[in-house]
Amino acid sequence: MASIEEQLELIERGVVECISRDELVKKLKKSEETGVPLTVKAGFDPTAPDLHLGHTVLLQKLKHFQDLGHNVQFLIGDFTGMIGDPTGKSDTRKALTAEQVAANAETYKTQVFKILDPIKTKIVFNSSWCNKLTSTDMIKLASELTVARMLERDDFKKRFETGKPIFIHEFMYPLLQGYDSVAMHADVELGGTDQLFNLLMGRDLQRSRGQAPQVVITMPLLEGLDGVNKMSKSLGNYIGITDSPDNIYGKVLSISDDLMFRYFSLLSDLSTDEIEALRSKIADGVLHPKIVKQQLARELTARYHGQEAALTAEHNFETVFKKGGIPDDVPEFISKTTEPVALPNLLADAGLVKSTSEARRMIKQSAVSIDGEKITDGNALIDASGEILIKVGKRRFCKVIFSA
RNA sequence: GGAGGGGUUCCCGAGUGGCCAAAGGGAACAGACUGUAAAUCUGUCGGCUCAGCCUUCGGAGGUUCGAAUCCUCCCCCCUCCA
Repeated sequence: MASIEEQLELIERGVVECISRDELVKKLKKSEETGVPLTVKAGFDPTAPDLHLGHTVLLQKLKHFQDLGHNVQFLIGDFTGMIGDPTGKSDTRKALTAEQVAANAETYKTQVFKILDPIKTKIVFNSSWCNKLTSTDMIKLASELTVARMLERDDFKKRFETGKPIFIHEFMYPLLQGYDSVAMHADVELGGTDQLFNLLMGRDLQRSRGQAPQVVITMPLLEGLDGVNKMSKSLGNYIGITDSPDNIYGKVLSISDDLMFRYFSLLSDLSTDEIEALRSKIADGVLHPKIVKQQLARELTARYHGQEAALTAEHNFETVFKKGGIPDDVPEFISKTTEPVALPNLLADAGLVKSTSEARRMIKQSAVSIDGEKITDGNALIDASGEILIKVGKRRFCKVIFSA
């Protein structure tokens, strides 16, 4: 087993805050003495089982704990999911059926185990203890925190000050998340920096119930592709770990240079020193930023799809965008018409655009080409014979096959 | 319970009888420039059988030649007082 110092070094890598370090050291020592691994908790929303790179920042940290021999509990908040973590954006979420939760859990497993060790990971659901709470228990729980304390939470504070609604049940979310820690006897809980309040709630409740408070570790939030907002599915600024190699590669290459270094430090395996070396070489003009970004794109693509797929993705990328060629795998659309088709309709039918109106706009903006030839006539008729390659914009391709 | 304010196109937000498919900003998309970077410039941004037509401004009716704008009822939200 690794020494306390070695463990600390790995655990603290990349974290924003550790509350508190002393307690962590104590827990690690105790674990070493007793041979009982620490229970490490991290909670996930049951409604969005599509993991993206933002999640992996946290998952990598869980993996670190796993590698050190600790006991990682992957908590699926199927009960708290009914409340929805209050952000002011979303209202109460619909309750998921047991089947949906089970299905989402399965999806999680296949994705999470791309990073975590399946054998060392225990998946738990908070409905298994939350459902047992009686109304009396709930009131008891609610009595342990004050409204003033709740309003310390940034999100609540802001809404309260600006007169935005705060629903009573929203207070239940942090309360129950904290209660999860009590039920799980968590030694450590991991979360994004935006989770700080909820994570601390666990400490409060554990203390008031005579348990040693959990150590809270916050991880930085990964910015999405826009470089501003945090990566999230709903904002569409994410790189999913199940995205195709071409997509991962392409998305990484499209991020800004500033963001690239952020991704390097949060996602890549390179050490801080190595990253700094890259940064200074770019600053000195020795290295072109694109070369470095390609390295990042390869690393991240390879992590989820393997080295070979990463190289193919790179090849496709160069073909399509640098040489203006076409990718290897162009989607096909089979049309059975025999009559000549109006181009806008063809584009819409082939799914290249959402509507014929949009198609007309694209054509007008000279964004559409057939077999490499720009079409600017919105009323163009296409002969229904043979096959043609249609390109819309830079990255939308479709091979239309007329098979009448 | 009382008083006041509000619900507009993906988001924010202007618009109080025709010039409104609806200002402005954001997002997005396209074109130029590039390293599919950033920044910048230009354009588009409800739908269709697209120089014309159809459907949109919380919902349902009504007034009017004509309504997002006026009236009635309903639904929802916010604030203050109690």
